[in-house]
Amino acid sequence: MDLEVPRINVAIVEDHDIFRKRLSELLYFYKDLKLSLVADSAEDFFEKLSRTQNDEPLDVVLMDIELPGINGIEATFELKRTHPEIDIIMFTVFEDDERIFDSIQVGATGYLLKDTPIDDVVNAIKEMKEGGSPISPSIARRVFEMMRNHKEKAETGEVPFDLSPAEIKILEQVIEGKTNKEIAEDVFLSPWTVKTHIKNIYKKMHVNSRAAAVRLALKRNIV
Amino acid sequence: MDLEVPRINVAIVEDHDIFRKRLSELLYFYKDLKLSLVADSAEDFFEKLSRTQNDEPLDVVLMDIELPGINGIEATFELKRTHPEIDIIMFTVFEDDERIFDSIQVGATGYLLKDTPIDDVVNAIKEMKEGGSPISPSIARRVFEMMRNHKEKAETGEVPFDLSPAEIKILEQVIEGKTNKEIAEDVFLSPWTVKTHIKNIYKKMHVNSRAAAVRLALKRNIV
DNA sequence: CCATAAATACTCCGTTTGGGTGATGTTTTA
DNA sequence: TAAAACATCACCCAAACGGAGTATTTATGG
Repeated sequence: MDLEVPRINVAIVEDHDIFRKRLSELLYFYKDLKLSLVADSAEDFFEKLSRTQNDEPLDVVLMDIELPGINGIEATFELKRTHPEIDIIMFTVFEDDERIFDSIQVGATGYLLKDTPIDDVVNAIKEMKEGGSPISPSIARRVFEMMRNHKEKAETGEVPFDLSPAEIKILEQVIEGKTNKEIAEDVFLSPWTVKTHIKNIYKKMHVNSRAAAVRLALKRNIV
Repeated sequence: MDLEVPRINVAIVEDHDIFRKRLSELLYFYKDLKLSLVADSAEDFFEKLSRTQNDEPLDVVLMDIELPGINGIEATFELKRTHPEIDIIMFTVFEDDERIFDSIQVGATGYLLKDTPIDDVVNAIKEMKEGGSPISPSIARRVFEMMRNHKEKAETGEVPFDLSPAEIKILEQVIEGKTNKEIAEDVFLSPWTVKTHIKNIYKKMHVNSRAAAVRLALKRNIV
């Protein structure tokens, strides 16, 4: 046993079976890492986390964004709330501004694209433990732009998901269980407009159903 | 001005236009009542309540159960949370056990059927102010039966809405935004069964859409 | 002044939902 | 033991929803 170099405890949350398997296999080659938790969904992750919390604590989580049920951004929010000491790297194919922005907002401290070479992934994990914030170059570019453009928003963080006032008003009614038609009548708009708004709301919140939107909105006090 | 007999401040929450109008007109004939708030929905009620809270405080609310958006039971829950001193009479056509039970659970202290003669309604309001619990006779009968049959449940109030374990499991997945098919795959049941469960859940919760179910479930910690 | 965002309205299309109805077997419990 | 819940599966139908477009108007700000 090598006592002077403690291994870094790593978790993978990834729903794609083959990808998860290959990534796990690869990480096993790196002797200063210990892959101590592998999950295929956020629920699975939290379940396993609660069962293994007596063991050595987790250091870093590689979190996929697109997950069934609870997505990676939500899961990150939840994990940071309950275990702020664990570092989270979003590990994903997405490089759109909203997902990056949201990830940072909810507390991820790294953002790697999935095509990152495995050596770089491992280095990122080590940097993370040293207090760094490993980010893929193309992502870093976007982050800098966001810091320039959305500085106020990033600082205040007042309006989650950047919903416009009209969208918020409509979202509130969605939360109340109303149909598009009912909402339309209430706000004196055509049902199609309401639909358009809702579609835009979904885009911003990264959900695709009313139920998911309601849950997210209630979880992050948008009401 | 008659100082020795202060008038009782009454509110009506009722979405049916004509019914609300007629009821308002009738109550105006009773000089010891003051109809100080009339609303056609829960949202309208809370909005008006917050604007008039400087005036004389409300004493009694006549609350319809079937309301657009937030239903009367939910509204009662909310009102009792924020204004526990206000007495609420459920004023409705429903006399099914679940609604009665739910109404009592959320804090209503009266339950009148809508065909109650106006004189009796007014008496009920006065009794309410005296600390009574005016209940229509046919409702009272049911309440007694419930006290006999559901005593434990009524006392512990552990499981809101009396959802069965299977139903709770499915509801949790609805909250996560999954479709019936996805839920079916997860719990190894046919989509038809999932649908049946969800329909039963709706019946018990008195909602008719996923969004409404999610909102209610999150509001009353079923998760 | 022009780019951009927001709000508005509409179409097409396939999927999902929700309501109604019905059936069968098991478990609980009154 | 008989009635009541629970769980399971199935089908029909209409309404609602969600995704992907297109397009006009109006602010707003750089």
